[in-house]
Amino acid sequence: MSKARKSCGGKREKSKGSKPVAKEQVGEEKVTFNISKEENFSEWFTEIVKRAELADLRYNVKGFIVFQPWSVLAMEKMYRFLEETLQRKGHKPYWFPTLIPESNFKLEAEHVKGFTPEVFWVTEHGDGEKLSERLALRPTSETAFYKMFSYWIRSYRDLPLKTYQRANVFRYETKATRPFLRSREFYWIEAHCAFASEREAMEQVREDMETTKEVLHDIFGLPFIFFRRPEWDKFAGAVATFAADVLHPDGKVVQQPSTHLLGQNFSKPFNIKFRDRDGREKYVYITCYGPAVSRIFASVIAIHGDDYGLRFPWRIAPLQVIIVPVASEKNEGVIKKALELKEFLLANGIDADVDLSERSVGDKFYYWEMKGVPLRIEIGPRELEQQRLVVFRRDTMSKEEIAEIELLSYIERVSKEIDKNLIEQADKAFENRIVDAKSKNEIAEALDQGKIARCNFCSVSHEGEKCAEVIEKELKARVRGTRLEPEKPDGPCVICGKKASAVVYIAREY
RNA sequence: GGGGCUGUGGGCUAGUGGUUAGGCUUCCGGCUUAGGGAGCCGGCGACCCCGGUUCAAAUCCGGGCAGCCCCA
Repeated sequence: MSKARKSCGGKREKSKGSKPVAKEQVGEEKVTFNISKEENFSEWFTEIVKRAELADLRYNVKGFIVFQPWSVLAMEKMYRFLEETLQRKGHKPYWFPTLIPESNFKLEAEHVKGFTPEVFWVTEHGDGEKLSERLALRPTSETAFYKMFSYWIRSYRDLPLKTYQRANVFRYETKATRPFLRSREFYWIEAHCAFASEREAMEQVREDMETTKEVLHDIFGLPFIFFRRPEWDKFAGAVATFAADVLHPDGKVVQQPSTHLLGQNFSKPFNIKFRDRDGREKYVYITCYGPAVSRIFASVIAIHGDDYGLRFPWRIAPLQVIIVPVASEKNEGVIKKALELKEFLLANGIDADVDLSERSVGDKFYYWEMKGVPLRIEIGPRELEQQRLVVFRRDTMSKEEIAEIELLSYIERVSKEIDKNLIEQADKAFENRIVDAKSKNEIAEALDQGKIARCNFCSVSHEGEKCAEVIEKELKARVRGTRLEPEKPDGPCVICGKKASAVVYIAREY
């Protein structure tokens, strides 16, 4: 804090007189941290997590962190949007056990192979007495859900079965853990669906992608691209994997929700059969979808934050309006008014609070800007007398004065503008971040500029894996996959020079 | 998976073998202040853990735990 204070003290334009200029720009010289988000994203990220009290990283188990109210409140809202959307589309909520017996876990061969290295096992109880069977702390819950699906599904009338749960899952990550982005316990939603045909299952995959757009982009303001992952990078046990990549300011992509066509890969070992209209027994087709809320939150921080701190889209802001009274004790009317305003806003469904702490006014301003509260209301004797309010917008860092009576309509209008603005800024930053590359050098160039390279590639089935390894080794990047509507290559594979059968996207990742 | 760096009050840090472990900040109490990071007075509070070297360890060595950064 002391560093920041030094770096941005003084030189503050004060609005004089009773009528500040509308949309006055303030604070253009100030830097909240001594760390620039653009230049040093990694440190900026770590710093904002601590400074804004998003998570306490001091918990003494590697890869586990304590999520604090400021992130939890936002993530609760994020959960709500995801769950409402899923429920609107026919998913029913479940709560499954955290423990999965090893015998379930082992039923699908590819799945076991993929996840076993990351599983935390529960093997004992009490004072070292062994359990009769090892129990996995769920790393994902296919093998819990599908065990039950085999009981629940008997007839085509039971289909489609659309379920989901919100859950914490555990994965023994061996890569460097990072708060929110990759921790050994994280919070997500997993949706599991069963269908009578592969066509319907594929419909579901498309619906999941649409859900991702509706929630992640339109509400959380995160631009992304869905890729169909190459054969060698599918979810363990999937027929096909589709995953949304979000590009962070440091030029690395992070995999956000993925949706998987599991086909009959699980329904066979788990014996999930139904009697179809034609009287025959058939295996169901399964899909699963997994938006990881705590990781999506990492992207919200990364995409919207700036050098003043966090910025939140209106609908997921932990607090939407902070009221800062400007008053000495003699002006009790101001405090009273501030509290009335808070109640009024709360009654109208707006998350508002009054900062009654004894810190100085300026301190409060900087603090709440760092915390990313979208709107701030300043109220003092002057406003009280004139029945007006000074309102500050975090996204634009601008102030304007409004009549108190128009507060609600103002908020209604401006909250939409804020979201629109944040989404536009995010979309704009994402624009032109995909460039065509005709050679390894051009790919490297694109990657070094923090971009995603698009190029011709021999194959996204297993024959192409060798070329992908070249890219991993030499360019430190990965083949993210192809677009859903496959593009036609217009030249040979950029790596091996053989005939290309796909157009792929290549990016650095965390 | 590899490498580097780092663990000192809640936070940031000074301290290269013997110091009463120092400073800033936060916090607590009090007074004055109040429109963009307020001031004064007083107070509480720390050497990550285990082992070793030594007359003596926050300091040196080994191991563990944890964190950050970079690379694969």
